[in-house]
Amino acid sequence: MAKGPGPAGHHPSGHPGAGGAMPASAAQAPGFPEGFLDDFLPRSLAKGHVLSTPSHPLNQVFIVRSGRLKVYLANDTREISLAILEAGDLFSTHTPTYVRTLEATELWVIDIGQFARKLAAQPAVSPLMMRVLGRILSNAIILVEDLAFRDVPARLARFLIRQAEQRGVTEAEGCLLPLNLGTEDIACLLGTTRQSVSSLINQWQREGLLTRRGRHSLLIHDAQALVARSLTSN
Amino acid sequence: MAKGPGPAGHHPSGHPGAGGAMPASAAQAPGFPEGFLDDFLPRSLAKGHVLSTPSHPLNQVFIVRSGRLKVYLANDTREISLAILEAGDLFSTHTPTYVRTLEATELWVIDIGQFARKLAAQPAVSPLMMRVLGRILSNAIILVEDLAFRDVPARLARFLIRQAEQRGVTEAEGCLLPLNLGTEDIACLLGTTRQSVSSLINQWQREGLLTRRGRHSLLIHDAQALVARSLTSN
DNA sequence: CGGGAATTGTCGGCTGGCTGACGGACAGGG
DNA sequence: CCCTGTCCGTCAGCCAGCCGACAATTCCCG
Repeated sequence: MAKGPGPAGHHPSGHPGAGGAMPASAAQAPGFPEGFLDDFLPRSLAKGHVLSTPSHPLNQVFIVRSGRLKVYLANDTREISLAILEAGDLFSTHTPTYVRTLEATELWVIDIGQFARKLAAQPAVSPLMMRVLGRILSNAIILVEDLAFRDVPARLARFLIRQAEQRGVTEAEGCLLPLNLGTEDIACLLGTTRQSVSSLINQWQREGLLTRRGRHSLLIHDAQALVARSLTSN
Repeated sequence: MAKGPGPAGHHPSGHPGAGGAMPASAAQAPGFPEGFLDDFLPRSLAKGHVLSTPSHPLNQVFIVRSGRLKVYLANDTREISLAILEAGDLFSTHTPTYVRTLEATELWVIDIGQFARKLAAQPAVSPLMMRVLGRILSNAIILVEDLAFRDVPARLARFLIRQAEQRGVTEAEGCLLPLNLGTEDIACLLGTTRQSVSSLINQWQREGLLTRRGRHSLLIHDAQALVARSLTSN
């Protein structure tokens, strides 16, 4: 799930993002030939804008210029996030998912047919696309694995460990990790409920594995123990 | 999960329902330019051969010439199938999955790097690959949806409906559908247990929705009712 | 045919985690 | 400073479905 080991993980503003899900590391344009973005249309969206639904897909490919979007599935009563896209990530809306902005967002958009044509004209881009798609796929597969094999504590533990690896800041008393997500958001990413996440975190806090630091960050004391819990086969 | 309907584009408007699994429908070679298969090595495998594991991936792309393979995730105690590949399907082993033959199987195999080179040389193939990958991805996403939102009866009902659409043979008393899978295999595909599948099928049989016809096929009487059950949100 | 071996049917017990409900904590804005 | 909205913590109740165990059936192959 982690950030692709890919080429120069450069993050525009050291932005903590969330899911660390399916980044394409396209940033301003790296990886794309000069002028590849020319035919893309810039588009600005307000926070909370839903730009694609399973029943109403717009056949487009877009690259995130700034802001954050959530890719998710939804029920009448529940949501589950597949990924959170950040600046530089690329996504195609022709999958049966919802896509919604989490904050004001700017995109480069292009029609999917046109994109295919560009791709055919510039074969050099194909391998990149394959890699991107492959990464997204791996991510989805990992999610399946989580849902099928791991219980909620294991999923949460694994999530925290990964976050720590990606954006954790080592401190005296442990690893400070700035989540910019609420309890409910985390629950969505893990396919569980607010309540379960909440009680687990507090239980672990009582056991001394970690401490709440302000509203949106955690201080991890015992990563070992977390790893142990992430292995609970079921 | 099975054979995709056809090569032609599709993705009408993203209902999850219709799509098949991850087949590439390449059959003998349709969709590939003349001579594209030249550099592929033919390979014959016995039943039960595991040709790729998450920890030991072989970086290859293969096309199924004959036989069947199962793409799956596994635990110490359980398996869940992502798809079953048949003749004409294409797959890349660089995803973190297991791949095992279900019966004697013949493949065309090629190294992944070489495949990429061929792809760059023959841009016409790229769109096809994209479609294939996209289909696989859609499939994985549908699986996530199933696991997260649908209960076991709904999953089974949906599975049967899809099978009926794809290989059902209309008969006097209903739709005869030849599964070439055992109860346990079906359970794997749905991410549940043998027992649950077994008792559901028998319950539905008692209710007159369907009848067992020999070991490996079912006769569906009331597809309507199945559809109804497949909608049980949870 | 006949005897393992595999596959299937059924049942009761147990439990993870979802649901709903409610009170406390914090933040903003008037 | 209070009022109001949003978020977080916690608890009791409940149920889908997994697990283990066993019997019944069917298959396979000499």
